[in-house]
Amino acid sequence: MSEALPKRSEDYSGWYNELVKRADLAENSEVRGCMVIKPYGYSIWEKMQQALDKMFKETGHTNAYFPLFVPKSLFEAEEKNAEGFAKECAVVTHYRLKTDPNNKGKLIVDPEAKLEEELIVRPTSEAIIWKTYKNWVQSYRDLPILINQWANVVRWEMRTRLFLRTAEFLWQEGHTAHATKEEALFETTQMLDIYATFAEQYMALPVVKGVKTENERFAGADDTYCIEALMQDGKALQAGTSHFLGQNFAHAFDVKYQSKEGKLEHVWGTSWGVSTRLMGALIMAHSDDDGLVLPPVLAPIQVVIVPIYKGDDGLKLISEKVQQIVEELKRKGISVKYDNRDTHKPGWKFAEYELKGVPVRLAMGQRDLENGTIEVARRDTKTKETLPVADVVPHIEQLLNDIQNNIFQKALEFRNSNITKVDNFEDFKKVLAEKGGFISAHWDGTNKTEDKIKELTKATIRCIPLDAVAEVGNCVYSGAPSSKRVLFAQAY
RNA sequence: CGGGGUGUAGCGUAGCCCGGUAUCGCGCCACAUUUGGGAUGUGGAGGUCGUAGGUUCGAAUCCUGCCACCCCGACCA
Repeated sequence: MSEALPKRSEDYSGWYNELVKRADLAENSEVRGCMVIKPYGYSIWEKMQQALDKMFKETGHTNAYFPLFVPKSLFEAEEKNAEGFAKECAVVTHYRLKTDPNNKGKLIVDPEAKLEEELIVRPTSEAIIWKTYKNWVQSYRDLPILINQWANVVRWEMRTRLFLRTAEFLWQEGHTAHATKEEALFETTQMLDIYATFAEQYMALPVVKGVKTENERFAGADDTYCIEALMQDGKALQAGTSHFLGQNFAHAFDVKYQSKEGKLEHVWGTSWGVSTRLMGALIMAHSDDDGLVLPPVLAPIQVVIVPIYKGDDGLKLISEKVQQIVEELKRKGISVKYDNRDTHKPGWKFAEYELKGVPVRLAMGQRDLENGTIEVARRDTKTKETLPVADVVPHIEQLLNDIQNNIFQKALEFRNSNITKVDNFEDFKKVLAEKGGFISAHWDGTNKTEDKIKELTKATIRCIPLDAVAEVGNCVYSGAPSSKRVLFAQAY
């Protein structure tokens, strides 16, 4: 705990990995590619869940739960979806173990217990859910179905990183079914807007809303909408997706309804999700070389109070004073921790709470008792001031708002200054190599060009921004005509 | 799956070339002194050296097999 973190400027990924572990957010587990989310990390995830869940419910969605396993025959029903995920599926083939006759005390898979049909551990739940929806839908009166589930999924990734890419991860997945294309499209963009609002207002993370190109589209969707964020090292991170599924799953699973006019129609679908990857985005967006910087609205502890004292009597006098402040903060709905442990010194605690990103730290010592003051330190700017005790609670209420706004503004300025317009391929390569960030450039609309650029630069089209303005131009690679700019970046 | 690397205490490591039962730091435990930016001292606990075999009087060290993990590619929310 005494060693400093690696510096972002020297070893960005080392900094990230160490920060996640040292701030007690998560650690690697005994299972390859799977993490243990520790209590402090999980409580941030819970705050995210609560905020999102509320937004989903306010827009008419309800939660349900579907099985972890998907029979292979269902999984393969929507061909593109199956093909897209096939390479990274965990598969259950047996249902029993037995003691190894040749190796005492060890277990082997019982060859007698082979499943008739393999079960896929869900990498996403469209298949099992649409199979279920088939039974739920007969009439237009049964629509829409607006369901979300909070679940874990498994994608057998080659290479994993805590929160950003793990073999098992937690997420929410919304799956909706509608009578008309218009309704489904509205749903798709509505959920995208919710994600963008959540990212900006809760995570203090500015995002670009856009549409994916065909290459980057969700397997089985007609269109994939996304929010894209920029990390401090200049790489982009896909922070959430909302898919317009068209009638693809309705066709695959034969989900039809009878309209008012008595006609049989296939239903229209959407699905949308965000995952524990958001934790990675949150960590990378704001934190510095001293540790985590958390936006106050998602911080499990918003205010920490550290006493500085000599002897038990000294602590008692400070504690009496502090207790009043604690009560007052709690009444205002501010989460506060009074760390009166005698096992660590104040300096140790200061460093510890900075590492953990607690937005506001109060310190009270003998000097303050005499002057009727208290020291207030903010994590985002690392500044300190001494205030009269009487003023501190209203000050903190304001301060938490200020911090939330400040880190958003800081991230926004960083993002905006790292969107570079580029009009030829030499500049494209140069900007990517020297500056990174988003590159706003014209593209001829073909997969071929996109693939070629990826091959040459590792950059992909993150999205076609929804607010892209019409502009006549030429593709940055092929020179073919183009009508608007798209955003390229190297991505996580 | 291709190419490279590493497994020694909770974590990070030295020792390996040249064989003699394991070094140092952090952390942990106890006591004392400390407490306005990661305290100090003294004492202490903790290791089948990844695993299975081989060579040897003797293996962390040499040889062989296996396993795991990490890095670089390919793949990816």
